[in-house]
Amino acid sequence: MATGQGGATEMNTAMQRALAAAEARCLRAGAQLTELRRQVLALVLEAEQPLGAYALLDRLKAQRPGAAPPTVYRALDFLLEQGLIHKVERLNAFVGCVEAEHDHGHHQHPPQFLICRTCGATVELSDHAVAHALADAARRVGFQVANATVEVEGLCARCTEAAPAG
Amino acid sequence: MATGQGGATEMNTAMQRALAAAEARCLRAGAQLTELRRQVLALVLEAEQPLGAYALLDRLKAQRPGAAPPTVYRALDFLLEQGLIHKVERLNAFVGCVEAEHDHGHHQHPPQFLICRTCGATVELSDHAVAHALADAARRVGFQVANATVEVEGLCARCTEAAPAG
DNA sequence: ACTGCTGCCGTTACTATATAACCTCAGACA
DNA sequence: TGTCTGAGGTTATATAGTAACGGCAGCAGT
Ligand SMILES: [Zn+2]
Ligand SMILES: [Zn+2]
Ligand SMILES: [Zn+2]
Ligand SMILES: [Zn+2]
Repeated sequence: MATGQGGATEMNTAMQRALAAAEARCLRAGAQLTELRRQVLALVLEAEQPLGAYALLDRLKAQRPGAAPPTVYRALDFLLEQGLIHKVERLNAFVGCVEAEHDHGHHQHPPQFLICRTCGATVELSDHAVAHALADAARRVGFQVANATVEVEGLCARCTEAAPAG
Repeated sequence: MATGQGGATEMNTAMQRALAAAEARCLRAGAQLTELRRQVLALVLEAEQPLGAYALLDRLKAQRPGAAPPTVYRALDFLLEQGLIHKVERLNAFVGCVEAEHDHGHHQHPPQFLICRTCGATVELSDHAVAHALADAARRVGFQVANATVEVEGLCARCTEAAPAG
């Protein structure tokens, strides 16, 4: 393991910082980051790839044997509302928001994802040019944008190198 | 009904043209637009909104009583491969491709959708500026784009007028 | 203390979406 | 004829998501 990523059990510093930031953010929003919600958030954050609700449920059961689908879906709904995680529609899976820690004061920014076909790695972008192009295109037909899903599938840099002669 | 849109039973000229174009397109691709596939395509095209697989299945059963989920999913897979329809990921639903008739020689162009929250109307765009912005953003991080999902939720022009004081 | 209210969550049951696996048949072709 | 392929019927199952009810802690008003 060359990545230095901590496993599920040991709580590394990055994770602790992220959870503390989430806590602070919820406090400001007048929302309660309960033990359950924190557990689900930690499971999402410690995964290196987007996880489906049932994958999260399986892992959650280690800590909370009685957990059922509504347990995890309710927690996910909360985390989505707080802007702490995103849903990747194409994968029916959830990832931590990379901007949640920075917290520029706004919930729910519109994310863009690059999803690698080969290794499954998913990277979150917030490209303004893309957002603007989209807003322009919508405005041209009189459409008011509330919320945009942008998910690109393809080959990440590492996998492109590994398989050059496509 | 002021739209002039034909119902499910009467086959209007626009539909006939679309089906003929699909036929031609499949012929060129060496693919068979069988009766089943044509029926499913017609069901998708005659709907004014994106339809889910099971909604299509229900309608298909009128013509094909034995139809089951694999029946419709296999037809949908074929139509997706031929670029005759698209899937709207956020709705788990399918729409006809507005460009299928023009047929610039390429299958599978990357679509962009504007989905109205209020009336459900879904419009397909093919905005080059958006596609380029996205390709640029991806290239900047060494990502090779294969396929992009762009789905914007919001208020269409008509619904914006109807509810001005949001 | 009693009451009523709210938010969180356990629990059961269910709906919706999608796929696996196996089989038959028809057409192409050696 | 044997065999291969693609289409699709059929059954069962996997995966994703929700509805509905009930308990219980915390808090406000009386
Ligand atoms: Zn984000
Ligand atoms: Zn990769
Ligand atoms: Zn299209
Ligand atoms: Zn509308």
